[in-house]
Amino acid sequence: MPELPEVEVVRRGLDRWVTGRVIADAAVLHARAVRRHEGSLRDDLMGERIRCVSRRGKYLWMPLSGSDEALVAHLGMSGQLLMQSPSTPDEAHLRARFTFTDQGPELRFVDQRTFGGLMVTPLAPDGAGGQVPDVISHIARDPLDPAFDEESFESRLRARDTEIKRALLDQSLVSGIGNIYADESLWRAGLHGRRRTGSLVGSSVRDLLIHVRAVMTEALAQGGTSFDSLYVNVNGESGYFDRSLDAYGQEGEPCTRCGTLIERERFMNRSSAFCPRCQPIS
DNA sequence: CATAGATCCTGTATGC
DNA sequence: TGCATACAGGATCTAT
Repeated sequence: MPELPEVEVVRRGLDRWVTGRVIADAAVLHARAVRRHEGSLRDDLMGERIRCVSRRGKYLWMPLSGSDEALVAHLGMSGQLLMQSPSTPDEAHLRARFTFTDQGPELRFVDQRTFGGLMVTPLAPDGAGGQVPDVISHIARDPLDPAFDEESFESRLRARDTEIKRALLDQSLVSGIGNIYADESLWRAGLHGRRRTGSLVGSSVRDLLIHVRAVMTEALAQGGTSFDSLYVNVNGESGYFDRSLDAYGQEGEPCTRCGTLIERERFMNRSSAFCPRCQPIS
């Protein structure tokens, strides 16, 4: 389940292996792998040089040299971007293949559950001197983005009438947070996911944001160690899972802070794990 | 307009 | 053993 730290690890690996290379061909092997794209992905990519690899939240994109367009990728639940030798047998869930004019390692998009997708889309100004694909202009900046506006986040969050976890998962408010890091951040902040946004004072929101950044930064540090090989992807994992998760997936385990057993409840068609003592509802 | 819920998908785990 | 069901959840679409 790639969230911001995992996607950033993929971005770094991709940047190292595909930046500057020219796409020779692009083959789409599964219709669902291409989303919201007009025309032929192959026609839009052949002969294009990849300028760099960028990221906002969980989205990756590769600006193309010959136009103001970019190849956009989202890994969804199970997506992987792999660098492989052309002679490596196809993966069972290979959805797209990109070869390069230098005949070096090819880029493969593998996705078991097909929640991920690719597209080529125009770039638009991002309001801070950079560019962002127009299809993700509604995605908010993520907490590790230097241009992230803390004051705006705080006021917009408090203006909402909903539950705090729902707000954390809303990518148009703040991006990059998924179920895992939402649960971990809320546990650290001592906030229940069902706590109403309107009831939070400013200092609570700022404290929560500190925990969001900390948990993501720690995960990134864990995951950043394994991408010096050809195998770019991290399989949606950052190594953080091996280390310490205090809430996510810990149902029935004692809270590492107070010893109370972690509970789980259904929420938004998924699970929320929390400590009933450290994270009171009110 | 803002918010809540349904939906897409398939490998793995569990229950009877 | 075999079949059915639950579960994982990011983004988008639909409903209220």
